[in-house]
Amino acid sequence: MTASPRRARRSSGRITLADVAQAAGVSPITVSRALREERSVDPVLVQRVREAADALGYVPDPAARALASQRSTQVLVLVPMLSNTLFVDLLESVHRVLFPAGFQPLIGVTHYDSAEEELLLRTYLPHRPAGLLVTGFDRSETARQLIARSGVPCVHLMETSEAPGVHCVGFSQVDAGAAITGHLLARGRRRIAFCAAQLDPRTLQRAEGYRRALREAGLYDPQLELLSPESSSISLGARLFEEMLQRMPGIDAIFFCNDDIAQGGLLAANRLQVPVPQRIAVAGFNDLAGSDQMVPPLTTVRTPRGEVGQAGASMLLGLMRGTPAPASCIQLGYELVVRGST
Amino acid sequence: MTASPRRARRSSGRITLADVAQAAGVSPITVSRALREERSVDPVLVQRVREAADALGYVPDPAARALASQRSTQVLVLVPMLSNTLFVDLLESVHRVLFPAGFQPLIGVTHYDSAEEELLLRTYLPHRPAGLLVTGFDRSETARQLIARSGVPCVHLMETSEAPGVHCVGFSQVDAGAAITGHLLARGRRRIAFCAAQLDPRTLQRAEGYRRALREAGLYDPQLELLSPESSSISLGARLFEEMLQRMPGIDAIFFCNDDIAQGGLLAANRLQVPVPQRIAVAGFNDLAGSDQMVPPLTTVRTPRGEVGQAGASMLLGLMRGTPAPASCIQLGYELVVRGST
DNA sequence: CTGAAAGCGCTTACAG
DNA sequence: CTGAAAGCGCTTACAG
Repeated sequence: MTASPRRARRSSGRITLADVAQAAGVSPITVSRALREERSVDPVLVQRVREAADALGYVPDPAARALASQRSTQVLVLVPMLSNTLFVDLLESVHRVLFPAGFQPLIGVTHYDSAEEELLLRTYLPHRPAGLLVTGFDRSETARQLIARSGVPCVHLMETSEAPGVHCVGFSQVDAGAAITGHLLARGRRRIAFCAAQLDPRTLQRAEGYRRALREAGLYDPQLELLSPESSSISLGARLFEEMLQRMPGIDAIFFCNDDIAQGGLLAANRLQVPVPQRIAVAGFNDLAGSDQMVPPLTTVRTPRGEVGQAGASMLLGLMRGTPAPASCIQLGYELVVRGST
Repeated sequence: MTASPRRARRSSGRITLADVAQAAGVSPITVSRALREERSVDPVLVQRVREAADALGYVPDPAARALASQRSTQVLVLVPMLSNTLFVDLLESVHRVLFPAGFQPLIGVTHYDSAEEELLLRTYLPHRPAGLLVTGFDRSETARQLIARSGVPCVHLMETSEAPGVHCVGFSQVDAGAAITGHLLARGRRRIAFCAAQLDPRTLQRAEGYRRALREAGLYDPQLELLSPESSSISLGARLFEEMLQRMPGIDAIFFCNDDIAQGGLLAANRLQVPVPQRIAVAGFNDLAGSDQMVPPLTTVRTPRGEVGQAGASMLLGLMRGTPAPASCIQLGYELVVRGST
C-alpha cells in the first residue's frame, strides 16, 4: 500500500556535468574529457561542450573530482613560521606558479615543531593533495613515513641533499654562512662573534659555515658563539647584542644568523652608542625588509627564497603532471650584500 | 562467451567506513553517526565503533564527506597581505581556534586587489568551505554576491558595521586614529602631519580620525597630509618622512598610518639627524614587532588583531554549528602605547 | 574518438 | 536508537 517511491532526492541545485552533457548533446564522459583535455576529443565536440558549459555557468565540483580521481588540486605547503618574512616571500612565489596552473596552495605552519608538522600531515594528507612542498629535511621519522607512504609527490625547499630520489631546491646555507664570515675577515675583523636564535637546521648550517671560515683563519673560539633557542625577533637581537658585548667585550664583529636579530642588534648599538662599524661590525642573513634602511645599512646575504619557491613549485608541477624535469635537486646561489654596517 | 564480469574495481586500499562497520558489527550509518556524534547512538555501540576505528586506523575521507554533505571542513580566510605582520598575528589566532575545533583554515591573499579577491572566491567557493572569514567590507559587488549566494557563513574582521545580518569583529579605526592624534595634541604639537601608504579602507578611516581630532582643535590643514598608494614598507616610510619634511618644514609631529612606515620614518630621522621627539614627534599604528626597539622607541596604538582573530573565529564557529552567539558585531578596544618617540 | 556501467566513500532522507 | 536505499558529482576501467 505504501506505493510512494522512496527516493532520497537531494539535488543541491548545482549545475552538473550531466546538465552540460545534455545541453551539448554528448555523454557526461565526453564533457569530462573535453573540459580536462585529458584525452583527444573531437574538436567540434570540445567546442560545443565549452559553449554549453559557459552558457550554463558550469563549475566542476572539486569534492566529486577528488573522490573519483583520488586526487585533489590542492598542494600542501608546510613552512615553519610566517613571522619570518622569508617564508612569506617563498609562499608568494609558490602561489604565483601553482595557482595559475590550476593548483591551490594550502598553507600549513609548523612553528618549527615536528609534532605540529606531523599533525598537519595527518590532517591534510587524507585530503589527498596533488603535491607537497616542505621546508628542509629535518622532520620526525613518522612524518617522513607519512609523506613517503602517501605517494604524494614532494619537493623539499631551502636546503639541498644528494640523496637519491629526493627532490629539492635550495642553496648552501653552509657556504653562505662561510661567505659572510669571510667578508668580515677580509675587512680585517679578528674577533668575530656569532649570534643565533631558533637553532633550526638552517641556522646551524650557517653556524657551521661560520666555524669553517674562522677555523681556516685560525681564529675560531667557541666562546664567541651565542646560541639562543628562542624565536628570532628584533627584540631578541637587541638582547643578544648586549649580552654578547658584555660577555666578550673584545669582539670586533657580530654575524647574526638572521636579519631580524641583526636589526635588533644594530638598534641596540644605536641605543648604547656603540659605533658601527668602527667599534663593531654587524652582519645579518637573508636581506629582509628594512635592512637597507638601518643606520648604518646592514650588510647581509641575499638569499634566493623567491627563486627557491618558483623553482620548487615548477619542479613539483612536473612531478604532479608526470613530466618531471631532469634535475631532481637544484642548487641556487646567494649574494653578499655589503652595506655600511661592516 | 565473454563471461568475465565487467566490473570497474578501483579500490584505493583505503580503510573505509564499511570496513569499520564490519569490524564493529554495525551498519555504516551507525559508524558515521557514532564518529561524528551527530545523533544519539547507543553508548555501547559508540564504544565498539571507536575501538574498531582505532584498531583499523580509520581516517574519514574528506572528499567523500564533502561530496555527500555538501560541506567541507575548510574555512576560507581572506587577508590582504602577509608582509603586514598584523595579518600573520590574525591568522595565527584564527588557526588556534579553528584547527582544534576540526576546521582547517585555507588562507587566501588578496593583495588589496578586489579582482584577486573575486578570483579567490570563484576558485574556493566551489570547494564548499564550512565558513568564510574576510577582511573588512570593501569588496566588489560581484564578490559580495558570490559570498551571499554561496550561503556560506561569513564573518568580517578588522572593521565593524551596524548593518543588519552582518557578522563582524573589529574596532573603531577612526577612533583609534583620533586617539593617537589627540595624544600628539596633548603633547603640545600643533603642526601634525599624516603620512599614509596603501590607502586601503582602514588606513583611510585612520585618516578620518586624524582629521576629526585636528579639526576639533582647529588645526587641520590638508597640506599636512601625504598619502601614497604604494604598499606599506619600511623603505617607503623613510621616503615619506623625507618628502614630508622637505615639503612642510614647519611640522612638529608625524602620525604614520602603520608601524612599518613609522619605523622607516624613525630610521630616516636617525640618518638625517633630526632629533625625535624634540624636533619632530613620531607616532605609528598597530604596535608591530620592532617598534619597541626603535631609537627612540615608537609611540603607537596597540590593535587587538589577536583578539579579533580569536573572537571572529569563535563567532564563525557558532554560525557553522548552527548555534550562533547573540552578538553579531563585536567592537573591541585598542590601546595607546606611549613611548619615547613622542 | 566515444560511451554505458560502475565505483570513489561518505551522508541524507525515510522508515520503523 | 538503528538501518537499507539512494544519492552527492565526478572519473576510472573496459569496450568498441
